[in-house]
Amino acid sequence: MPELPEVETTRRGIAPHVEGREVVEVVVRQPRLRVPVPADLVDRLVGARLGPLGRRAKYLLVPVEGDEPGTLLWHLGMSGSLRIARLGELPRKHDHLDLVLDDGGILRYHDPRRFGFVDWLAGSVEADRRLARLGPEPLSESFDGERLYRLSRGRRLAVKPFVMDSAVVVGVGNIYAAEALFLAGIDPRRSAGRVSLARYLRLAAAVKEVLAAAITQGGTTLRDFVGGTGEPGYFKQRLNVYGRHGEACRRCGGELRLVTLGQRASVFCTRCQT
DNA sequence: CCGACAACCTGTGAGC
DNA sequence: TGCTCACAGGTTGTCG
Repeated sequence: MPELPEVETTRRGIAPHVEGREVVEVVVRQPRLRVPVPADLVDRLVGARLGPLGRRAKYLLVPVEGDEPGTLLWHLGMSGSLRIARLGELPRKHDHLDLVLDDGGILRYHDPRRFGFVDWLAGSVEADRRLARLGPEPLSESFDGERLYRLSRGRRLAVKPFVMDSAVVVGVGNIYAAEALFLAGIDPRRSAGRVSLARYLRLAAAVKEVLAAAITQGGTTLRDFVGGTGEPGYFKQRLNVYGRHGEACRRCGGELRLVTLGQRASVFCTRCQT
């Protein structure tokens, strides 16, 4: 599910219910996530207060204040979601973790495929090896077409997996990579090293445009994604290519084609994307 | 260094 | 209706 817009939607949705609250109870129903839930997580959280929520790439950052401060590094994987439940609301299947808060709200983690995880960071967040190698945020000024051009020289990799590489730019997953390439008019199969600077300038602008628009729409709900307040995202209606193979291109009417690039399904228009 | 690929896990939808 | 198979929003590790 979650690419950057979905994680950001989640952050914004749960923040008002979480920030400044004290954790009064932690319920771990399934500790076996992608990374096992830390054995001491319950002890660390109960009685602690939560700080202002952050996000880096597709990671949600939850500061934990108190005697031994730290940060929860939370990743939603492919199928994870976080929402605010009310006290007494029964957990459903795959509701793996609850943080019960002092106002009766529950931060509840749901993740059928269990590709997501929660980990405890004691020291500086940026020192974590998972975050240390990440490229710039796509909506920041340090991400632009010139960076894409510079990093792509000599790369034979297809441009779509190239732009999905988190060392190049973070937060661009399979949906938004496909959408940005469509907006930029670039064939996703083209070698990254053979895309011109002019095209990369268009691609960077398209990445920023599509991510910003998706955040405005509350993300993309394909199956069961919900933001922090339990509502789905509405960007699916705006998708031009993702999941539409065999259907007509909204721009030229041609049939959208499906190929596999970097083990990921990739849909594009052979007429509009060259 | 680069790129291809498998692995992690469960649910769903297509096809038979 | 029921079975089997391929595939799904991400990331990491291994191998050549």
